[in-house]
Amino acid sequence: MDSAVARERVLDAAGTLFYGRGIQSVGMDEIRTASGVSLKRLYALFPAKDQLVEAYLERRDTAWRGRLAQHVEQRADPTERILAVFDHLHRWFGEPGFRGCAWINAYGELGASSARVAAQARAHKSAFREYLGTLVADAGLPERLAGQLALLAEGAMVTAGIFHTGEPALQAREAAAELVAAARS
Amino acid sequence: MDSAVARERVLDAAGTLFYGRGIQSVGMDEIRTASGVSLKRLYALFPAKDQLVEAYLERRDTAWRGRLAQHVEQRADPTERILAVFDHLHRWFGEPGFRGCAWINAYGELGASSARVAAQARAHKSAFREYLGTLVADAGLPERLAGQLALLAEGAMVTAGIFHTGEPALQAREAAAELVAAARS
DNA sequence: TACTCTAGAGAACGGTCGTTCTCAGTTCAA
DNA sequence: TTGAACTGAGAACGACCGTTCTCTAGAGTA
Repeated sequence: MDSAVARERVLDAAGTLFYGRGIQSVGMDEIRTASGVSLKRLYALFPAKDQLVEAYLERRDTAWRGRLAQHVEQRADPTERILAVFDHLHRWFGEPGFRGCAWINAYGELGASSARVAAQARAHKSAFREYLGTLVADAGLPERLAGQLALLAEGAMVTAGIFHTGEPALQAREAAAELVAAARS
Repeated sequence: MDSAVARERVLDAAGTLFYGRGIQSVGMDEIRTASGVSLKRLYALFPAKDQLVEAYLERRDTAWRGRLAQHVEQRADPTERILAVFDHLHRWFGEPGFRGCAWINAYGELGASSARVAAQARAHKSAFREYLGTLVADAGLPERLAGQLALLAEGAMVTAGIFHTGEPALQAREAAAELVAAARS
């Protein structure tokens, strides 16, 4: 098996397991079983669990933000693009296996003990906030709106994760529309 | 030492440690050392770690919501009472040792493996949401506003926890005021 | 075929942690 | 004073987990 393929399989397995059950609850042995990559090779690719966790969060970050951008780009109208963020959240919340935001969960679990995990959570949230900033700017709306929208989105992720329902996305979308309208007047 | 006193000391120590470092990262031995209560007695009071975790979250729930209500009750005007929730968050975020919402963190860490923890997170968040509902109703505002305010508050907690700053509370307060104004017109 | 190298399976190691047990000291009733 | 019951300190136990090691089988090569 190619080394790149093995790496991919490990990251796939680790991604599913870490996200679904939490990081500390998943052992390296289980990742080996799920990925079909031997322990020896696994440790050749990722010399320690920390590094696998880091790679997991990194890869998920680009995938998550990529999917979001892809969804938003289907809309042309600047205001609709802002609201499309919440539509995307709604779709995400409804996916099978949805269990909240991976970075919020990882931060809650390891933020206090791992500076790397904490930094990655901050980086991911900053990037998301930054992205909202560009959407808001493109719509000619005041910058401070982006922070407010980010709070709505974060709140929706947390609430949807805990209650296993997509409704928070709809509430957040509605609130976002009202804030946009208020900012415009 | 009285049994009630020992219980109190254990819960104090466990509260500080669990909240500050996460639940799985804190061993029973450390709680014994921090509380000064022997392991034997600790296990007589809480036959398993799960039960101590449960008691920790339960006690924190009543304390947290009690403090919130106490702060809100200092205001008479119904609209100001709603905004006082966010003032309270701001004060809380600035406290030393603040590390986000204990239930969001616990859910991220154990929500997938412990049905009890998941249920307690839901109960706490439901109670908070319910409380916002009464404030909104007292102000003669539409019920759906409560859900939106809850999302802002949750988002502020998450963001403040990850970035160690109180600013999200101010942003959320501002957004809340705008949503209240929008709902009234 | 015989040799070498690689890689996988899983046993083994060392440490941690939840939980229980031992033992010595203390209290207190008779 | 004696003995029974309790208590605390911490050792011990058993399970788990991250990481390393061993052993064996197979592939490639001369």
